[in-house]
Amino acid sequence: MERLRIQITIDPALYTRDPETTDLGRKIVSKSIEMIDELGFEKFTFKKLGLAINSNESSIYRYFESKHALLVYLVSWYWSWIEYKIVFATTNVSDPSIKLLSCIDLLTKDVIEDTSISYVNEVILHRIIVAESSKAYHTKDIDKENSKGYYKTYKRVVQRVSDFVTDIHPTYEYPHMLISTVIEGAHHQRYFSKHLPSLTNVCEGKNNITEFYKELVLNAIK
Amino acid sequence: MERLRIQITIDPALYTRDPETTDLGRKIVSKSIEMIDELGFEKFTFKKLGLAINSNESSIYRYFESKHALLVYLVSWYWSWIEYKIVFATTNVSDPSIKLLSCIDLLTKDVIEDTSISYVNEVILHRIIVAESSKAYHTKDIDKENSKGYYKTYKRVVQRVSDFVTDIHPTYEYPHMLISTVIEGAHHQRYFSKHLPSLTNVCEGKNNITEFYKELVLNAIK
DNA sequence: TAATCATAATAGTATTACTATCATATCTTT
DNA sequence: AAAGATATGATAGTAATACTATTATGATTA
Repeated sequence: MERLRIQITIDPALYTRDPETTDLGRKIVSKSIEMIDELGFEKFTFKKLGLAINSNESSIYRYFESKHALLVYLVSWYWSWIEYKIVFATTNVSDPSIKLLSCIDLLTKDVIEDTSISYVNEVILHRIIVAESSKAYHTKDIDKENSKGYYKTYKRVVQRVSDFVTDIHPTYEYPHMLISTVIEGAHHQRYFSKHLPSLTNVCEGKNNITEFYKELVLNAIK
Repeated sequence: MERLRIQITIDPALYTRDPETTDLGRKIVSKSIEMIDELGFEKFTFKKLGLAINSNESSIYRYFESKHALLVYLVSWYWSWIEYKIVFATTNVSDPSIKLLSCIDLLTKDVIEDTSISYVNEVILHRIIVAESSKAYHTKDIDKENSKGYYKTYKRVVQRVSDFVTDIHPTYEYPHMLISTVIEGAHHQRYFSKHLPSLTNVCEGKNNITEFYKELVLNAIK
């Protein structure tokens, strides 16, 4: 798709040392994505990661204070990337309905191509988001972490898309609920379609999830 | 509400020894609900639970093979309870729209009263479902566990409610998606309203979540 | 009365999620 | 070129976790 060099900027609150600036840092991010996908978040450890990149557990702790912090970083990276795509897809488009439908596309479609040239594989990262991201904010420390800005990017994405809903239907009462329902719903449906298919209605080869949520949103606000 | 003695039956696959049949077993279930709510699932351990009920870690392992197994048990218990309430609310009702709306009510409303006389506090259990239940099925072992029937009750609830959708609109393509979106969505909205309110549109004292999902479903299938 | 059963007590293991210390290699500044 | 700062690596150590195994004890049942 885009051939521009994407610059994803991550809030310093989300790391101890910026992993983007060093070779080791980039390896940590890159390999952790692979390993969380393979092992699942619970069985993933910094020790295993250190082994896999020929580095040391203690060195990884200099970048992220815990594996939870690393997960939050990855989730935030994902939302920054989505935000970039949303901005890219909606600038210079005047019709808010088209803008909204583009966003739903970006928020619900499967990621099947690693588009950026960076050390982050977005296809795998998307699988992590689907399978593990809810663990990032289902913590007892949510309020403390939220006040530190850990979930800012996610909230900003919801805000942006909700704004298009409001553009279309200024008096609609639940724009944020609608969009966060679509986002979380799409992740669940993607997960269910693979593991608990009786909770979905996904057909082989069809973009059912995207179709379903587009229809749902249009009916909700028309 | 109902004054009947509810008999919630749990599939033997979900425990090692049936906790309902002994004093210790019931204490394990009852106290674990309190403790998971207080500590969060991650910080909850069988050792702490043993201490709290004046029993022994090893004794708890005779009932549940792991704390994950216990969580799956609690989630299943919740869905059996919801299923009971759904059956209760929809028998002898002929209008499928009324049946569906009753179900959405049960699936999305906050639980504020401990109705049963049993050792399970449904108010607290509901909070656990909202905050922790997604951890039950976001595991690398999901497929193995699913084939053992761990998620049967949840799937059955979705099936039941989807059937009412189909009764109303026989050609609607996504009944299961719609219902699982409502269920998971309601839990998310409930959680967000407390911890990430900018992702929702919840007003003080109003049943916004239920209203939102009722409207959403009716618009989707009308 | 013997057998069995549930529970408790204790010990032990591998792993986890860190923290702390120190050595070393490299890069920067003067 | 020397001195200082910085990044990384290696090693050790700790408290807690998530169990398993063994044995003892007291209660129930045959």
